[in-house]
Amino acid sequence: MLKTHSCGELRAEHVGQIVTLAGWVNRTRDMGGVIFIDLRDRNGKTQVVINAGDNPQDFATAEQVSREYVVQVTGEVGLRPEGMNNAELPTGDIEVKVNQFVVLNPSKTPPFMIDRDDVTDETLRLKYRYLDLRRERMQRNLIIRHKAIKFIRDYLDERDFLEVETPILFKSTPEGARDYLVPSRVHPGKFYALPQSPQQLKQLLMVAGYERYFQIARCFRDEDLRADRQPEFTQLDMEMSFVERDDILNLIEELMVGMVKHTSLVPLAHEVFPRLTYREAMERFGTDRPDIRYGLELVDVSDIAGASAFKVFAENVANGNPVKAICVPGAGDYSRKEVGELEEIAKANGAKGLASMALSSETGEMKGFITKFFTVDQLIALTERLGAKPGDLLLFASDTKSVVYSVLGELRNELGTRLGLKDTGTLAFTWVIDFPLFEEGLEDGHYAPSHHMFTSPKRDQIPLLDTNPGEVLSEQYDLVCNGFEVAGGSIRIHERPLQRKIMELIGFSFEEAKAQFGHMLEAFEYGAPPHGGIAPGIDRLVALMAGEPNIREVMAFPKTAQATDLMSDTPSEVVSKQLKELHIALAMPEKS
RNA sequence: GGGGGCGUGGUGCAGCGGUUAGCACGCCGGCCUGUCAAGCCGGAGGUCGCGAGUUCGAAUCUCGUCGCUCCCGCCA
Repeated sequence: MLKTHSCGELRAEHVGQIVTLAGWVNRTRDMGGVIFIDLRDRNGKTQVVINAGDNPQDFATAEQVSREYVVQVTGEVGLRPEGMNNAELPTGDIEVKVNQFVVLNPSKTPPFMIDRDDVTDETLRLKYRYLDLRRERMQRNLIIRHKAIKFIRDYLDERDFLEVETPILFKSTPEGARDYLVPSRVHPGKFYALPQSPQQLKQLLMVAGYERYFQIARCFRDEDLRADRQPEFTQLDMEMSFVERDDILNLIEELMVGMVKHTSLVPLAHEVFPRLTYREAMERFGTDRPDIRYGLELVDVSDIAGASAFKVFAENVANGNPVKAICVPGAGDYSRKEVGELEEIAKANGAKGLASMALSSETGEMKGFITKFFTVDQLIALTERLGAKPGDLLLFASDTKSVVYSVLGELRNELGTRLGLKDTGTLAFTWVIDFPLFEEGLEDGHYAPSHHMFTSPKRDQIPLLDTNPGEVLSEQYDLVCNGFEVAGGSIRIHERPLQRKIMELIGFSFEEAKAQFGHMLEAFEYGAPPHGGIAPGIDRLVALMAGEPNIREVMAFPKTAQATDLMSDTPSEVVSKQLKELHIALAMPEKS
């Protein structure tokens, strides 16, 4: 080794020892006759001192180095003089008095400063990612990521889970997201697909009798990016046999609590995760991924509003639709412009308009043009139902259920941000259970699975498949944290007849099913155990635990929003020989 | 595919029809033996992303284009 200690570990107890350190020059402070260098490696920073009088030769060398030079120093660990300690550094009580100074490798001046977190231009950070990764923030994030994954592996290993690798080259299925395809050289015109997740394979491992499987699995989806979506990402993919829903939920909940306590910079809001049904989540929060860090909940006022003289409300309620409202504390003095902005959000989510009432902060009197359609008793009932106080703003949505949910859900989200109600210092997990088996409405005259076609209906709901399939609830569950979906899973169908019935309902012909899932269906005929699983998204969880707004910050080499890598210029063209070997001809889009 | 934001010395920003295009940090040179975002003195460094247009005059206005980013669509 070229070093005896790391740059983060020397303390007062090491005083007197001769040590060798190696690392990067973080900063130099040349005082004329004495030079201080902060030497940095992954573990921290240590101050080294070189004195012109004691060591003229090395002093001359040290005068020449600058930021990011790689150097090796040997010397005695000494206590810093009285009053010269640096309380900011763990190594701040000591320094290394150099008597040998070696430049292992010089460095160009980097395009940005490593020890300051001031670069905002993503182009630069990603082009010089290897320099960006030297910075404390990125090192901290990747360490959190490592710790989280290590915790997961240990936790599941202790519980008799087996980590099994599954193929990256596998079969394309037109379901779900767009696949990344890999052409086959050996089989002209045929393609592999990179897995969107190891979904099928983990179920086959259950058929194979492994009972408890997990994998830190890379997944690929060729869809447009978001702050929480990259084309390749990592899931904790896991599956268990002979379990019911709550077995999975309890296991994962304990895992999450342990992992957050062990690794997270941001603490848990609560150690018992609330379990909301899908219906409850929609009715209270207007979304299936509720952020429960703050209130502003949706309140049903259909009975009061429906009895009012306001035609829009009354007619809508008469048609069996709801009127719901949220009470926005302290927003009663919002300007016409601010309320107008909220109305724009409502319209963007399908509303025809946005009705509101403001409670005067002095008198508590109700203002707003719709108030005149309400009796005094109705207004009192409204304020009581909504818990409204003087100075509050009431926002109403009246439309179909799904429009009401999305309008108020989005307004709640926006106002939560505007009013600063989203506590960034806490992680608020919640389960969402009892999802509908099928998506609302028919697609080409058939039902569409809301999760995937192997998701089991709730046992007691199976008879409903014959009479009212749209109402059937499933064994699907999601884990949500601070409004982000961080895991999704289900108990699967393991019996052939039930699987066939679901396929019929979603309009899958026997032939289609056989071509796409023949191996699955056949496997299920050889004694498939009852099983289920879940797949937490590692990138999102680590980003939340690191307090980062974007999953790029917890990935070593992420891609841009255009799915490119600026460091290596990927994707790039290939030579025609490669295309020829793969039997591929290009059909480029026309430039207009 | 659509919409919003951003693009000015190496970095972060200011300037938003007429300025010698400004500030901080960094960089280069000098001074300095206890600094730790060292300090002091001096200096270099800019085709204002690119292209076209409007104008007597464009970093500034318009259009196009490229890059980064956020959102909708898409995506479990």
